[in-house]
Parts: sequence; structure tokens; C-alpha cells
Amino acid sequence: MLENRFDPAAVQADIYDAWEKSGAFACHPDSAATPYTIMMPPPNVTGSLHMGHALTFTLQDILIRYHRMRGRDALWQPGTDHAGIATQMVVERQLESEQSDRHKLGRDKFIERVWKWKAESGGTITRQLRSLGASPDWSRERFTMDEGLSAAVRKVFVQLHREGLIYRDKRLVNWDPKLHTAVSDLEVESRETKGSLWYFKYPVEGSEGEFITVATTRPETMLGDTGVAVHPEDERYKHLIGKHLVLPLVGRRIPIVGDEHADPATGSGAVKITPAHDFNDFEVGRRHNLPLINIFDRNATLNEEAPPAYRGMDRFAARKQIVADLEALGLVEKIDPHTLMVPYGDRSGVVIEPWLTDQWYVNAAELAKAAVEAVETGKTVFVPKSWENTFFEWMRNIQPWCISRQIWWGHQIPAWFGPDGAVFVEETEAEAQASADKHYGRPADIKRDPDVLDTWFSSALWPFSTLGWPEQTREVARYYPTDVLVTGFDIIFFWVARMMMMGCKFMGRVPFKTVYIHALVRDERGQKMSKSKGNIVDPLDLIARYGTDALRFTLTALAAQGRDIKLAESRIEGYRNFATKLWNAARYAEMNGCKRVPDFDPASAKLTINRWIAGAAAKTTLRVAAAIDEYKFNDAADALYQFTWGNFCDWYIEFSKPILTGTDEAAKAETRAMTVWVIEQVIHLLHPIMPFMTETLWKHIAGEGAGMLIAAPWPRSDRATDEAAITEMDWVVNLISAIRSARAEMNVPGASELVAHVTETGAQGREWIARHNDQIRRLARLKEIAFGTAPDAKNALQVVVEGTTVLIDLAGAIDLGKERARLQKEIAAISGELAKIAGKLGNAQFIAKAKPEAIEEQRERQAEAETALARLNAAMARIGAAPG
RNA sequence: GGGCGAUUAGCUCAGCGGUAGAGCACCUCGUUUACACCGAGGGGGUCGUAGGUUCGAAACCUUCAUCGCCCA
Repeated sequence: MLENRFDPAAVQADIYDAWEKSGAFACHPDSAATPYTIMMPPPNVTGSLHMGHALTFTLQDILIRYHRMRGRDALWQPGTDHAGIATQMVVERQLESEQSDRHKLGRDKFIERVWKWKAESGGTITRQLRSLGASPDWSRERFTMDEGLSAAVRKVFVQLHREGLIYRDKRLVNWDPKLHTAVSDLEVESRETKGSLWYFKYPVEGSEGEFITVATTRPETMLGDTGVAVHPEDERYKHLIGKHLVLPLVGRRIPIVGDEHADPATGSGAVKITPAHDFNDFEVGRRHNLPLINIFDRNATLNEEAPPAYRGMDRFAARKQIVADLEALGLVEKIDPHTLMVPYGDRSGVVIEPWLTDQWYVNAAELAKAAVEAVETGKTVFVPKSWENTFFEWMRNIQPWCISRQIWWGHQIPAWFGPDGAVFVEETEAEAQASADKHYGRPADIKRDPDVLDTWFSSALWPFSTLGWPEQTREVARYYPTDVLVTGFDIIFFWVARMMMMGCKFMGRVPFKTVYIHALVRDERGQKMSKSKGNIVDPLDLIARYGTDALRFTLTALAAQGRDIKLAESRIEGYRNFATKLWNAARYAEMNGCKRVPDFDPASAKLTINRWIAGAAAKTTLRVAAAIDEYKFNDAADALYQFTWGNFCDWYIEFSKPILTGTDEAAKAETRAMTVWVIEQVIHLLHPIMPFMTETLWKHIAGEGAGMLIAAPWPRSDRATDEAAITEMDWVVNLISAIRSARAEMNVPGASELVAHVTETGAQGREWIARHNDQIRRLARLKEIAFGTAPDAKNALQVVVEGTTVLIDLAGAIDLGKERARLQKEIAAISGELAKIAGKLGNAQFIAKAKPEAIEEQRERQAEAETALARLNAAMARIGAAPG
């Protein structure tokens, strides 16, 4: 016997183990089935499960479980990425606590330590994924630093270099002055900061007393100014273009250039240009051949390019000093308060400095062409489609991709430098040596580039490197291109776009046919969850309190396309209750001896209620499948919720009670079989969303020998529905609801069983009432349903449903005023509706232009409403009131 | 400043050309043997504003307002 509640904590771990041991997660490269492949976006190996993960992996797991049940050879490829900087920092912190550091250890020993850390602690997130119920093929788990994936990285790097698509360049990068490495845009967090806008006066050379005022948010960079830009059409400054200024404190002669970057409307209209320390200025400087003067060292303290007084100063100390010195010279015109966005390193927490360095770059603009074309021609489709615009926008403005990082943990760049700086890019040191020897004509001393590659470089290869590429494996041939990539929009550019580029380049085909972009999970007030705000909701905590299934169902129900998810805990509780509801329906079935009939055919059912529920179940099957196929996860959850609770539990089970306690053995047997069959359908359809509870119920219902639900086939969706049964049962439901409603409004105690007299109805109503007499009596709390005879209307409740009038004898005078008011309310509602319909049908334009079906529908509604209104007026007349 | 999105019941959200919906919260009633993590009934919305298109607009177009997010 089932307990009266599902206890997730008691069963989840065991079920998960059973799934995994059974091999249900594994793909079958040799099978004849069509593959269905999803590449799991590899979470950061240092990471732990957050709500965003919970959402994305729930949706992916739904897709995988669904297609697995549909008979596809499902491969959900799991793994983690090596998260260069994050992982290195974790291990460096360990060393720090041992009063050591990586430099003391040396590179090789340090890398050993990282691997040791990974072996001990790198599995956190994959363990947590298990408690989320995720069902990827763990036997194929990959890590971006695996040997195979590293070989792919080397091959790609060497080939792109040979084709000139990877090159070295001196450009500005996001420099982290604490970690001493370039970082990607993704690792830079812009924070709104209250600062100042300083207005400095730069004297015009050879024109005593004439100045140009420039505005800046970063005074310290003025030491590196090599020009001032004004808009070429700006009347205030036009005449000065081509002249020079004398840079205060430095004495350098710098030109005034005309450039549209200078916006006449902001600040003073003149902009100081510091090409070595600002991304925009870098471009302006390039257009006007301005020199690049780098005034910072790698710690962002001032170097020997600065005047001696400032050398060795920290950038922020220098800012104060420079402002003070310029004030002393009378060159500060004014200081306005100003709010600006300041870039911070998300790992180090320090202000990122645009800094001029030699780095390796990928010619992303070139690689982007094929990726853009693939989306334009529909080889890859974004869902929702609106994200394609974002994709195009980013791809059109793509900048060279800086791929080198000045850290140790990662794929060391396969480039070796000769004594004179010549570079030899090869997959192995031996090949590089041979290449160098040939180049120099003698054995040469070569040194490997110490830098490593951006983690995203290796994740860009994920859709094929995980399948064994560059080896020509059967997996590459079978599972590439993958079916769908599921991810949040925040990494369309960083990851999705780069996989597209690399996939098109090296595989000749797009890596995925569909990209499903889902929402971000926010807190219930719509705020992005962040540690600093302290509004993080921990999915593991929710799982502990409500169970995995409840969390998964909630995220699914809220995953409407194109909208962020504001997660309110009350929703989780509500869906946990939903799970309990279904659980108890199964318990009811069990208590009533409903046993599974293995080859039961729902189409063979004779009873209307059974034909009705079978039809509703079939419709639900179609709706759920259609919703998942269209990535409308919330619709799938909705359809299941409505059917399970609103149809099956609220009505069907109640209807079944008189049958199961009755004496008609054939009806009993059919109803028992149908009850279990419907539960069976529901748990199949619900399994992708709520895997644990459905698996538990399945085991209970189907028994040990039946195999697990995870491996069961998806229910057939080609079953015909009996529309006549649906019409009939809708009518019965309406009748019962109307009686209940009238009783409640008139405060008739539920305990009193009354006699109902059907005074007006058609042959059909008579037949339906006869057929469902037990059900109607039970649910409307009636002792008897009589035909023909009528009690005094003044002692009765008069209930009208379409063409049927029922008088419920209260065996005593009722509050006629109240009854009149109740009827009057119904009359008012129905009259209002009639007036609206009459308005439409009386409109010649409507008759002339509306679709025939729309007109017909209005006519039907009018006829129904008129009948009901006549019945209600008659009821009013019977209790001595003028018709409404 | 540019782009994208949102604005529907007290709250969280569906609906996206033809009768305004759900969950939670609220009110009334309920010891009917699946379930109080429940059941029955009920109240509550001029669908942000102003125009337009249409026989018909919450839905399509435009304006404005407010709020997010992304990019400068």
C-alpha cells in the first residue's frame, strides 16, 4: 500500500542509481534508431549548482527523456570545462593557506596540484546534477583538459595559424592588474559607479591664453594622451584642427585632430585621446596615426613613461595627485559629479585596465561569415526567433578574439619562439624544433610560449571534440551535428557563436540544428540573483524541502518563451501539492483494487465516463508532445496539470466511486482498468518533467518485471476521442456545478440530501440523467432525481442548465428574496451576453465580413442563451416575480 | 544615446484577432472511507496611456509613460 505522501528524499538516490546502473542514460552508437543529441553546456569545474543550472538542465533533461521514450538513440553529452582562471585561483588559495605560492612550486608541480584538486573536488557539480535527476550519458563524460580534447585544441590552433586566422598582435586587452592576465569580456562586470567628470584646460601651442577644455572620467590617463579630438564640423574648434596643444605636466606636443568620435553635445565637445588606455581612443589613434604611450606596468602603477614625479604611483593615487597638480596650475576648469560604468574583474574584484600587450588573436570576423550564413539560411534556427537579431548584431560587430591568457592552468599555446623572436607553431615540440632548425639552418634554441588559451577556445570545439574528433570516430559521424543546444542568452556570443564558427570551419557543418534560448531565473521581485544582493535561492535547498520533481515542474511551468522567470516559492509548494494529488489518485486506485491490465485497449470501453476520460487523456498526450516539440515547456506542464487535477481527480475519480462500490461487475472491471490506464498515461507523459515520482509510481503499478519507466515507450497519440462522450460529460459536469453553486449560495447544508425534480428537459437530458444518476446524486448531494412531478416552486431551488430545469425540493419555505436575487443575477448575466451577441448579429458589417464559422458560433450561443433565459424567466414567474 | 523586452486579478504569470484565464493569497462552507500538501462555492481585472487598422483588438501598428536587460 502506498503511503499517503510521496517522500522524495527516501527514494531519489536509489532510483537514480538504478537508472544509471541499468544503462538507461547511455547512447547506443550501433543502434538502428535515429540519434537525438544534446551537448550539455559544460559547467565550470569549480562551480556548484545554481538556479540557472537547475533550469537549463531540467529543460535539457526533459528533451532527452522525452526523445528517449520516443525511441530515439538519445545522447546527452555531459562534462565540465577547466575554467582557467577560476580553477587556478582555487588552487592558489590552497597554496596560500600553506604559506606557499605557485611560483615557489613551479609550473609542473602546480599543474599537478590542480589535477589533484580536480580529482578530489572537481566533481561537485556533476554530483549535484544527479540530485537534479539529470540523465546524461555519464560514461562519456568529458573534461576540456582531457588528452583527446587537448589534441583537438592543438590541431585547431595550428591549422588556424597556418591559414592566418590566428596571429599575434599588439592591441588593447582587458587587463586584470591583480591576476596579471588578459581576461575576456565575459569576465568583466560593469558596475555603475558615482564618479566625477573632470574638465582640464590644455593650452594651445603658440597661442598665449588659448585653451581647449577636455572632459575625462580618468584623469590619470592624461599622462598618456597623444592627441585631442574634436568633431570636424564643430564650429568652436574647427579652426584648431591641425594645430597642437602642450600636454600639461608632461610638456608633450600633441595634435588636435578632427574625428567624429568627439560628440559636440557631451562634455566640452573635445576629447583627450589616450590610445594605449582606452578602447575608443585606440581606434581614434589608429585613424590619425597617434602614438601609443603605455604609462602603466602590469600592476597598473605608473611606469617610466610618466614624468618622474609620478613613477611608481598606483593609478588611483596618481589620479588624486594629477588633479591636485593641475589645480595648482589653474588648469582645472570644473569638476562635475558623474555616474559611469566601471569595469571590474569578476574573479579579482579590481578595476580592469585596458592595457597594451602582445597577445594571440583569432580573426573572428572571417570565421563569423559562415556562422552568419548558416543562420541566415536556416541551417541553424534560434528559438525564440528574435534572438537571431541579437546574434547577427553581435556577429556583424565582432572584434578580433584575444585567446591568450597569462596563467598556467589551461591549454598551453603550441607556439615556440626562436632566439630572434621568430615563432614556430606546431602540434608538438619535436615538430616545432624541426621547423626551427630548418628555419635557422642549424639546431636552434626554442622556448615555448608560457601562455595558455582562453577556456572558451576549447569549449568552442565541444560539440565535436567530445565525440572524439580529430579522430574520425563513429560517434562524430553519428551524433554531429547535434539536434539542439539549450542555453541562456548571456552566452550566445561567447559560446554559441564560437561553437558555430569552429563547427562550420572544422566540420563543414553547423554544430546544432536548433538553439533554444531560455530565460534567466530571477528572484520573485525580478532581481537578478547575486551573491552581493544576498538573494540567491539555492536549488539544492529547494530540492531538500520540496523534492526534485516539484522544483523541476515549477521551472518547467514558468519557462515561457521570451520571458524571465521570477521564482516565487509559493509556486513550488503548489506544484509539490500537485505531485501529492497525483500520488493520492494512484493510492485511491490501489485501495479500490484497480490493477493494471497489460493489453487494455481504452477504445474498447463501453461506459461513457470511460470513453470520456480516455478521450481527454488522448488529447493531453497530443498537447504534451506538441508542446515539447515546440519548446513550449510551460504548455506541457499546464496540460498535465489541468488534465490530472481538473479532469481526472476532480471529476473522473468522483464519477468512478459509485461504480466501484456498485454491483455491476463488468462496469467495475472496465472502470478499474481505465483508472489504472489513465494513471499510467499520465505518469508516462509526466516522466520527463517529474522523473522520480513517476518512476516510483510505475514500479508500484507495473511491478518489478516491467522494466523502468525511463526506458518505456512514449504513449501512442493516435487514439480517437469520442466527442459525443465529451459533450455528454461536459453537460453532466455543468449540471452538477449549477446545483452545487445554487445550494452554496442559498446556504443549503451539504449534509442534507434532497429530492430533485426535473421539470423541463429533452429526451437527451433524460437519457443523460438516467445514465449518470448515481454520479449526479452523489456529487450534487441528492437523495433522488424525479421526473415530471414538481414541488411548489416557493419551496424549491430552481436550477437552470441550458434547456433543463431542475427544482430541488427544500421541504420548507425558502428565503424567496434571496432566491429571486440569485435568479436575477443569472438573468442579468445571460441578458448581458445576449445583448452583446445581438449587437454583433445586428451589425450588417459583421454579417458581411466575418468568417462564416464566427457567425455560426454567435447564432448557436444566442439560441442557447435564449433557451436558458426563457427557463430562468419561467422560474422567476413561478415564485411570483415579474420576468427579468 | 542605440537595441531588445516587459506593463493582464492583491502577488507570480499564461493567453497574443472572435465568450478575459491559472496558481498562490482572500471570503464562506465542509469529520462524503485517495488526498486538509484536501474538497465545494465565491469575490476580485475599463488587459499601462493616447491614437490608428479591423465587422471585431488584451492581442496588430504608432505615440507616450514606467520598469528591466544588453550595448555605447
